[in-house]
Amino acid sequence: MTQTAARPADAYPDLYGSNEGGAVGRVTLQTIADQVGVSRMTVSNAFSRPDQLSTELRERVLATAEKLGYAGPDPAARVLARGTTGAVGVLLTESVGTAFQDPIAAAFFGAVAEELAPTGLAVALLPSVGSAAMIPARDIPMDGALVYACAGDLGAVSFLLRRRLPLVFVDQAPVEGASSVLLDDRPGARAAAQHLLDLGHRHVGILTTGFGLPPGVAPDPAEAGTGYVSRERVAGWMSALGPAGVRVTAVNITDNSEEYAAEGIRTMLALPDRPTAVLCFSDLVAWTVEQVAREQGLRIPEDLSVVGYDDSPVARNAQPQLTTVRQDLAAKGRAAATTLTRAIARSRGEAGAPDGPEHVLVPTELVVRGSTGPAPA
Amino acid sequence: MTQTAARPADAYPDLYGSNEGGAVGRVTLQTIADQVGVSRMTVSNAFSRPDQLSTELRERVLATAEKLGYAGPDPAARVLARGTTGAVGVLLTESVGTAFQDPIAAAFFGAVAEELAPTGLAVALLPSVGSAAMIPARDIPMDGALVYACAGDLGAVSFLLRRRLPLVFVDQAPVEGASSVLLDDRPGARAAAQHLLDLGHRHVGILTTGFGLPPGVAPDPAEAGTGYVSRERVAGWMSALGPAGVRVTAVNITDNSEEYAAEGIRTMLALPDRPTAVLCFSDLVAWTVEQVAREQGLRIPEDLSVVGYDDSPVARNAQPQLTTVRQDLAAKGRAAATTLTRAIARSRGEAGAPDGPEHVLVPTELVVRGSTGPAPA
DNA sequence: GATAGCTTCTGTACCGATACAGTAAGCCTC
DNA sequence: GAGGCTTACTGTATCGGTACAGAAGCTATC
Repeated sequence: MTQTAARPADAYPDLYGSNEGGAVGRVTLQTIADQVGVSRMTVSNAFSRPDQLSTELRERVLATAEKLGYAGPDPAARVLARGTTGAVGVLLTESVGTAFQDPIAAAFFGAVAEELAPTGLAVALLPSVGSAAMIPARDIPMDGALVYACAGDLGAVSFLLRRRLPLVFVDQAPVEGASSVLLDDRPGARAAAQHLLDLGHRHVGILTTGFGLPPGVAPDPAEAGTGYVSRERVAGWMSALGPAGVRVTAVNITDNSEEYAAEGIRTMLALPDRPTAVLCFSDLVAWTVEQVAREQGLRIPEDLSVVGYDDSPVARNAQPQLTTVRQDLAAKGRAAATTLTRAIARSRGEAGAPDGPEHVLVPTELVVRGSTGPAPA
Repeated sequence: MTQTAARPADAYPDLYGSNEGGAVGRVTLQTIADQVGVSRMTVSNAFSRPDQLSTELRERVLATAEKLGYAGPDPAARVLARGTTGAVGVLLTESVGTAFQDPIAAAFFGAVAEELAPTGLAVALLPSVGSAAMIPARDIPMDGALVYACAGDLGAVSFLLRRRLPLVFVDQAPVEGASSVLLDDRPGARAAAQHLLDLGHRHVGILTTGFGLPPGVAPDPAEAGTGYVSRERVAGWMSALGPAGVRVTAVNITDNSEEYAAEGIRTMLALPDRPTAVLCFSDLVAWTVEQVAREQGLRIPEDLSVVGYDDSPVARNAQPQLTTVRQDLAAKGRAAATTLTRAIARSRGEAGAPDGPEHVLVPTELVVRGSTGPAPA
């Protein structure tokens, strides 16, 4: 077989047993069973179910395995026979590289992996693309997957669905029957907007992604934007601003990036009658607003109040520090991990598993810092 | 079998074929083969080697598969039969959570995944621990692995070695026979130290991890610290400072964290005769030095020059911006990814693959900003 | 001293695919 | 119209394990 023929049997020569047993070719359970003089099943048990044989025999088996340079049951074969893989996938729309630049996403993945580690589950990052021959969402063995903010990326998601894998949707509306972990964005966003109202602001700017609206038009939360998250945040803001009857100027930005944010805030500040406060989709956007405003000679918060979102590290590095809505990333990660393991348990019909999809809301909280102040007179 | 018995066949009811074919139980290649009236092999080819059968038949097969709600060849079985998994592992010593808090590590993983995506390879994060029943390094199917700064974590590494997996060591000395991707730390560190010498500093502080030395003792690069990286950096610094005959005060910090860095710099500044410049293990440490120095009423760089390492985002957020040694994380990630794919190709004996382990050095470069200045008179 | 209940090991029957060689038919080519 | 290529499909032999139901021997129990 080509796949084994050329495997260089002598890499790392001194780091595994020296193969004194003289085993040629591939060492399998059977090789060891023959050497020790027991059945293959016993060798399997020696590795995977130690309580099924005497310690004495187990040690003889393990010693022989060591001598033959046998690393333990072949993971691929084990996965097939057991029907369980020990890995869960994480699907990302954005290129994985971009996702990791975002401290929010990175911290979330970290928390997920952290929570999963004790269970022995590894996390596989699934690029949503791939070659024709290899589509990770379709071809990687896994026990379940997290679908993370995959706006409209139905290709990869539908592979996961067809495989009937237990799925948890994070920061994104779940498909029917699947679990979800969502940020409870509305109350946080609402509190942020209320905070501005309390400070006397009567004209509020909104700088967000996912709404293709011309400047000056207040976004309608009912109207489907591309992003679930931005929709929720807008809904929260508007739930305070709308009833208050204040003026709202929304500017859509193409992407949650410094560049587009700068473009957006420039547009907004160039309006004949500009808002006195801006609610931003993210801390990154808010941070950019501070930069641009300063360039234009505006003082923050005296001339312009700015509110971010996420309470990411930049919120505290900003000058002045950002008023923002905190999301507890560790909690979100933990929730995602446990919801997924529970969904997996459910798919196996294990006792104690939930009997339907679960939906977790992770709380958000307004954090007031120096970037917001009373409306100018 | 327990593992299939309880799988709820009716999750996501409307998202895959409605199973009108009336197939009961598990749908496999054979099920479809029987329906269509062809051999199982033909169905396999329809999915995996489209050029092996007529388009007409292929479409009939695919349509039947769709109708039966068949998602495609079972990944686990495919992995076993093909001998290739489509995933590579990344082994981390630190808890995965901590690793992701570090923007350097996060950016590196991102770059790796990015580079790997077009090849269809997924990246599996392997926690170094796990339960007894499940040790990722031993039990997850993969084609190769990256070992990332796993100081002394021989447990998990030795599992990878025993499996004879193609391995690439990153930011860490490789084992014999394995490839490596290392930062070319010495020239960068040397340039940083030389920069301080050029500015007239005659007493330089070193704040790093991995050296258990009392304050005031210059670290000996030959002496093994725990961390390969800190050793290299110290070696680079000393290669300039040593010959210059200037005074060096080293303070060891327990961990690359704000807390320990603060403790370290306080110790250093409390010395009767304190250094006029500090070389730091990382930008995070340097950033902390700036904070603490400011608290103590020292001006930077007038009273104290500070040099960071990595050129991470904090270097530019710092006040003043940090003079630092830049490492090209994207390049490091790309190098790690391609070195690994080449090592995998080599293990398969593919044409064009290298015939031995490869060792890549990623260049570093001094970036001078505002945190360094002439030595005080 | 027969029954029951461990502990320890074994035999059989899968798990669900792919590789490779082979066969049969169709199409040229000279 | 025989030999040689293609194209399209099939049969057989794995890939390397695990689950589960025995079976054999040994110790308690009453």
